[in-house]
Amino acid sequence: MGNCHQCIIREFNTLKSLSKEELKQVSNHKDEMSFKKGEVIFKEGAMLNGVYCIKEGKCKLTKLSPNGKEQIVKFIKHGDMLGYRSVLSEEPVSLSVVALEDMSACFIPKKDIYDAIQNNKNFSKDMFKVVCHDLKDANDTIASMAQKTVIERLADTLLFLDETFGEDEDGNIAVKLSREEIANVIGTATESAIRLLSELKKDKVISLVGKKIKLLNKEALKRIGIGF
Amino acid sequence: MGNCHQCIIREFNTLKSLSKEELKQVSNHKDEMSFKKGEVIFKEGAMLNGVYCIKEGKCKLTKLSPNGKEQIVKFIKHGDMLGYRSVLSEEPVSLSVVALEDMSACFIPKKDIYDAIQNNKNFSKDMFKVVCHDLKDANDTIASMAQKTVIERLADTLLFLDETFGEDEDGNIAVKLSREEIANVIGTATESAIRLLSELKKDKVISLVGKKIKLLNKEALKRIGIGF
DNA sequence: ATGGAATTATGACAATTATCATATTTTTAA
DNA sequence: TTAAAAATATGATAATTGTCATAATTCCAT
Repeated sequence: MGNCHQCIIREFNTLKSLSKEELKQVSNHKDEMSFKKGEVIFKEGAMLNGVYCIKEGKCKLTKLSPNGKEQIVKFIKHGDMLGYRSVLSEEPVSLSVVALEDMSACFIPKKDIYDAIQNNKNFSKDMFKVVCHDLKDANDTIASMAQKTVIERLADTLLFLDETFGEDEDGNIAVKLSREEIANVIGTATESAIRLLSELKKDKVISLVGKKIKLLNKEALKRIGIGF
Repeated sequence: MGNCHQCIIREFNTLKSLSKEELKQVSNHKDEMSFKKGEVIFKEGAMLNGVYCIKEGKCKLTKLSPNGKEQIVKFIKHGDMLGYRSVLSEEPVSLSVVALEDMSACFIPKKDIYDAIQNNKNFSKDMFKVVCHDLKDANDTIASMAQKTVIERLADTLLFLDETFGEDEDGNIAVKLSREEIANVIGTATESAIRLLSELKKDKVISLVGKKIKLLNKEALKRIGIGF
């Protein structure tokens, strides 16, 4: 079984503020697991007994609306933690999580998290920062949903995905999403997302080859995102 | 100067988990202040040196979009704390706050908050719960903004306002908002909000007298909110 | 490799929502 | 009290976005 202290993602992670001793505890208790692309990691309403520390792979956090449509609220990638809101608030999870690619993760029992929060001032501070940062992001998203048009949100989303996941060797955004998933991020109909992506392609702002999207003119996307 | 231990709003507040000793500290350091209706309590980008504990009055938390429109992200009322996201994350505030009525509040220096988080396990837990709850609410709002129509969001918002602020002796929602402010909650044009409110009035689902809104048929509003 | 399923693409049209214009009512300040 | 300003109301119209239909393409399991 792997050792947290040597874990490749350790320095990107909230766990970085844990002491050697604390990491040893976590190492002993953690459970390594993997998920296949498309697999449901957990569902809205489930109770969690710990958090997932993502070593590899990406996943989407979604909320199902009463009418059956899914809204993608957030993406999680290697180095991120998953499930901490539920664990910290001792409530059921409010979002479902689905793997976008094959994933590997460590499951850390909540007791280790609670202990670390109590005993390690810096870890506690970092956890507050993580949740607060999520909250700020969520507030920004609300304003964007409320006030921007679909093409503006699409432009913002493309820039966000490029920034968040980086680019592959050919310069394509390094995450593969269906048009439907893109639509579910920006909150629009799948056909609308497809149509607007086609227009951006026609205007040579992006290139589209299957699910591969390359940003050809980021400045133009930024302008579109703020409404010009 | 007032005493936190006797404060009328204490039992509704996150501060309820503080010990007598801790409350004494807070009492000694806190600063009582009041704000007039319409007054700006703080602005997006400001640094805060503490949190506000609201004793009386209501305020709106807004985000200004690049195109100059304001989005109301949250309401705060007596018993709530204000500014904790900024203080906990040690970042500038990301929302502006404006008093909706005359307000009174206590300003608590951030050092007292940090001390209490470090020394009082229950207070720390409660603070995590407060932020996590805000995050859950914000995620729900994102999904609602993305997937519901304007009339659905209006119905939801009316029920939310009624639930959150209660009703006056005549059964009106106990907060006075302009049509523009209601539009800025649901994320639509002022004229659209006015028009849809008028229709709800015509259908006898609500009554409108100036800024006084009374919910005549909450069941109907609930149905509208879920799309029927 | 290939047939069937899923996804992507696009047109036509409908519904929703925003914008502009203008009238009416309410609020505010001198 | 009253005139001016602000807020509310409503119609006409335009712009945006969603829905349905259908075609083309891509993906995937056998």
